Amino acid sequence: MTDGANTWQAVQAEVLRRIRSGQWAPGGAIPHEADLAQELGCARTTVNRALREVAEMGLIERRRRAGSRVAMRPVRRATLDIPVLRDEIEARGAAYAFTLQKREMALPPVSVQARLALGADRALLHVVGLHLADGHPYALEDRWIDPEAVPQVQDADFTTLSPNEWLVLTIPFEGGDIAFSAHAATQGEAAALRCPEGAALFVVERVTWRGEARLTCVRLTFAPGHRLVTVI
Amino acid sequence: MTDGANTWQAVQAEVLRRIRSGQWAPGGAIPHEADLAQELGCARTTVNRALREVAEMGLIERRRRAGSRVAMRPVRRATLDIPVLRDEIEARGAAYAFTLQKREMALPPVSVQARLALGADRALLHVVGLHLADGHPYALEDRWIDPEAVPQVQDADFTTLSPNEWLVLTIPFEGGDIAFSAHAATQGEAAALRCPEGAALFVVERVTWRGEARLTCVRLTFAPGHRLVTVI
DNA sequence: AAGTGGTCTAGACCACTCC
DNA sequence: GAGTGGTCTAGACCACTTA
Repeated sequence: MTDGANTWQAVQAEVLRRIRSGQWAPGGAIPHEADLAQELGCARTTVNRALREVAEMGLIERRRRAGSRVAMRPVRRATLDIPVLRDEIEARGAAYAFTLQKREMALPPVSVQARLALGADRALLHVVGLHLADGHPYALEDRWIDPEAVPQVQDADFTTLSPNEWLVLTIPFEGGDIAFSAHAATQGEAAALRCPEGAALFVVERVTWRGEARLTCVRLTFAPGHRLVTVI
Repeated sequence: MTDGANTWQAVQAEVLRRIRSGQWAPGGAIPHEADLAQELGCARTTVNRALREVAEMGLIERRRRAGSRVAMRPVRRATLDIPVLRDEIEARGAAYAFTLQKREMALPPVSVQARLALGADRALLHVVGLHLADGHPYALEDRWIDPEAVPQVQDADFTTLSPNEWLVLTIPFEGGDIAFSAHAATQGEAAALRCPEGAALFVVERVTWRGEARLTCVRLTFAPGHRLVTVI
């Protein structure tokens, strides 16, 4: 039994079935790759391919010499797609626009200094602008860019191309971290997003770095009602 | 040149370097696997392994017969770990506790009916409880469970083990979707979380299904200041 | 119809860990 | 030191898609 087609998907499905059914209990060891390969009638490479993804899902833990075990505390792992705001808005069938509100060199506040790990005396480029969907405020972008780390930014004109979009095109695919939170609208945010002061707003904060260098940090404050959705 | 060690990581690093440097421009085609393998001095399998992950990152698009191209609009893809609340709280070094506030069969509101795709006349199990960290309110859990889809729930006693935790142990690793948003505290939420009415709260809503059957939906409302963080 | 990526195999060696 | 997962190889066939 159990020898479904010898594809790695079939092996993976069988592995998931055994975990779900409790046949392989949380915290328990599972057979070695070689044994599984023989049992399921496929090459060890195929078993390896199947188990690798299960491990990436967080369902099993693998260690050399020690073998693989079902995770004691399985973690749900969701993948979030974070598109450029223009794409996100146009995907909803709305017309996109961006209005620049500020573009100046300035000393960042302490919170930004900390997030970028910079000294207190470094002036950064501060850009603030509003993303609009069909003319309605969609998100407020408040960004700090280190011109030493991103020298091209001196020539960037953000009046039509938002920094959000410009950066994706200019410095693609660097590392970073993201934080999601809720935040009561300040007076300025309320004015920009045309919502009551104190309204509950969804906030995305991101720091982008290349190697050790922090390039930019941004705070996106979305208009009320925004939802970030994904499928597990 | 370029022939770093013939590991898939080296191949992938080289591929990423070429994308970043613009040598392979967005929207442009990249060499075929076989050509790359020859150029970099490794087996095609190794190139395939490297490119597969780059495709999963969303940086390139691969199609049979058509070859691979650098994505025109690279999407940032973040993976979020969504632990059980007990683990999340204990990982912060705080003492975890759960208090059950409600457990009753009831007709769900329209919004829940819609999310679970159920008729208006189906009574569901409604469970409300508070997760505490060192005695302070951490998150309010408001959950609806379909007893027909999860019959074991009839025997579950949620006074000490939260439904959050019970469900992970009982029906592990099913599919679902998640939504994140911000929400102004209602009177009841404010009382439970000990915050001002109208405070900006971070909300996670989740629907869990198995195959076609919707099992449960939950709304987790976090105390003010909560942040969900991840690394890209 | 043909070319590309997707996958499987059998064998091999290596890196890491635990005993 | 020995056993496990991690990876590479060379070759092969298949599935899909586009020309």
